[in-house]
Amino acid sequence: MKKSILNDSQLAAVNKTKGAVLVLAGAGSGKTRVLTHRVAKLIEEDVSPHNILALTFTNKAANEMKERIFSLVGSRANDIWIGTFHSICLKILMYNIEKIGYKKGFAIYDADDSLALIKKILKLSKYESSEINPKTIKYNISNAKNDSYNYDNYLTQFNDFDPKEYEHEATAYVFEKYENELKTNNALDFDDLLLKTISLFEKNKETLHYYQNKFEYVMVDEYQDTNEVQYRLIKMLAYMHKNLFVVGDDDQSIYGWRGANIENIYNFEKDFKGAVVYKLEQNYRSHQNILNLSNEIIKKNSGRKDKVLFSDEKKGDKPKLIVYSDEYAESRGLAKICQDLNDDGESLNDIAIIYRTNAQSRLIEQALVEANIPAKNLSGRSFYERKEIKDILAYLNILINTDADLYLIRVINTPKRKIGTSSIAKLNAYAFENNISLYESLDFAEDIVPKAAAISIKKFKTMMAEFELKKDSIPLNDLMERVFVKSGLKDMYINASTMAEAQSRIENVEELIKNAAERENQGETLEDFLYNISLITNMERKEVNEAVSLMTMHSAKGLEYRNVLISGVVTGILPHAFSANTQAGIEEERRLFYVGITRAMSHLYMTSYTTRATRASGFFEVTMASTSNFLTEISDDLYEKQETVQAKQMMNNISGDKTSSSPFSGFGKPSFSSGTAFKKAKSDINITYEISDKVAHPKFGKGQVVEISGQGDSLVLTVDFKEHGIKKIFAAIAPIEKV
DNA sequence: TCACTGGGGATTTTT
DNA sequence: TCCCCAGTGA
Repeated sequence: MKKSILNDSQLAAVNKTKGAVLVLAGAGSGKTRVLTHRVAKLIEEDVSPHNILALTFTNKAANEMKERIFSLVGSRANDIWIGTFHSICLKILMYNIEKIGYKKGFAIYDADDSLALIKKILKLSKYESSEINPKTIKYNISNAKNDSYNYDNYLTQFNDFDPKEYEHEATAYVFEKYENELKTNNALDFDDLLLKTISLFEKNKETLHYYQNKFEYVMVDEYQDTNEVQYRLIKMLAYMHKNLFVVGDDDQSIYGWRGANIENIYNFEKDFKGAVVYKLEQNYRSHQNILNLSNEIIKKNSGRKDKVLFSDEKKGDKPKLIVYSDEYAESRGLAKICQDLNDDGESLNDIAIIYRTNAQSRLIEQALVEANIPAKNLSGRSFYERKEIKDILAYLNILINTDADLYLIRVINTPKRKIGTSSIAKLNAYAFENNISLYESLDFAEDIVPKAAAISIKKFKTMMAEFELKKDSIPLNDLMERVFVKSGLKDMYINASTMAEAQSRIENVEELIKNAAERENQGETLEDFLYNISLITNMERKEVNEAVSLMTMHSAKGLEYRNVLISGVVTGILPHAFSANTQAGIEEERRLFYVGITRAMSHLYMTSYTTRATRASGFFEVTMASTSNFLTEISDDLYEKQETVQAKQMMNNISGDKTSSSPFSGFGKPSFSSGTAFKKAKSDINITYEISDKVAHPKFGKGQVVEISGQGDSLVLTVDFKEHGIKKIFAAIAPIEKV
């Protein structure tokens, strides 16, 4: 091992190849470097690549590790099992699923599929009309699974005075049906990939021993993010050889909401006897000014393993906080910063804009488009979640697995074939009674559904049979092209939408087909292809042009950029309001912020705003917003604060004129709500406010503004709500910039 | 029984 | 913006 490229702590960790090792690696301290060099070291010591397993959380991390190991040891890297927990489990299940009572060709239901299934079950249940949100149920079920609960003992986790009793009762009900349905569909959901692997190991010791024996060296990246199930899996796999090497940073634990148990990293030394711990605190990514800020922020968290990052790079700009008047101004501001950085010689590829929630990306993308700055969204709706992709994949999945009813339900009337919901319901009932799959029930359509539908079904079935016949005899891309055209999907996209939309949908499908052709050349069958893409969230597209990267903070983890712009550093978003009611929640949000900040190598910008327009009851509600308390609670010497002219004006200007009754331009409907209020409009330096005299209030309904008076830095509107009489409502005003 | 339309409502983070 | 639902017309 070349000593020069590793520091002493890194080298010590790399050289400790036997036994249990925990590397506590601060952000940017060369965690991936340690992992990859350790693999290289093992291979140098003649460990067979077949005996090495490396587990990561994201595909991105897995790919990066593969590449970096490849560059160290060449093609031997190809034989190492490197992948996400989910993909490694999938690989194991592909060979072994029959041992636990599933058929080969099992389906994998993704998050959307699971939700669809849950909705279907809810609809048929007594909870149908209740206020139960399917997403909540899905979340509950997934959490239960990740905590190793099943539908039988689900309710035992709550005490007698469970405030959410009804919700949990509904969850338990749906949970059971959901699991049964998955089983009869010969399908697994994402959580099952891990759980079924564990039950495979529990029920089949031979298989377990095979893998325990195979994986002499087990490595886990981002150990702080492991949940109960993953922890059990790691323990099982490393049991025989006991060479377990985990890398993590408790300060970057951001998946608590998915069941990640930060205790796993704290308990490592107890769990694995003789464990050795190495700390990496030297940061090679950011300069000291960025680290000072991140250190101060994370220090506010309790119970952490103390680490203080330091850097040899002392020079560098102080992080900047820029406050705008609202989100619109903010997104334009972000575009301008990108432009300025680019003018200063920074490549757009070296700029990342990161945010807390995906929803924030829309405005930003818009602003970038307007400013002519190319951007790529690294999170967002992924390629494989697009409607057109899911449609064609559903057709293909049926060719592999006719038991997976969900796929059939998706495509049987897409495009429209006059097979409506009631016909499908009848088929469903018939299938259920006769204990056959929905697909098999199609053969009996004549007896079950009206004639017109029966004829369509027969046609559909004939078409599918044709595809099936062709499946093994023509190339994959030809098969897909055929399915795309003959099913009518292509025509549907062409006809049902605008030109631009049609083009984009068709391009996406063509891209998928191209990708399939490449994969077939590498020896993948249709089945392999469907499995391999089922866990990928975004297709690697070769980006030719420079572009700014957009992503959530969660997906930013593990990445680094010279210039990082963190948007929406506003209380309510960061920390997110959903997580703000518990200490643990707030601390996780703080870690998230910490992750964001520590992505930056040389320039860090944080942006916030003073008013926020959100939607409530169909109307825009404008509320006051303030810079995240994560920043305001620490010394402001650590960053440079700038307020834009507009934000200042917003704070200083108060007068208002009732000049118009038209809806506020650019904002759709007039707006506001209790305790808050209002919006905007206008141009130029001389700000005049244009305020609608018709407003709508979430509680009081529609009303007429009868009087406006200035008061302090706000307005008071006197509004006549017909049903509730006259009310005085506080309103804050946010001017916008000249467009 | 099916398709289409318009209005209303909703959006944390990921494999 | 996109998704879901109720209502309507064929």
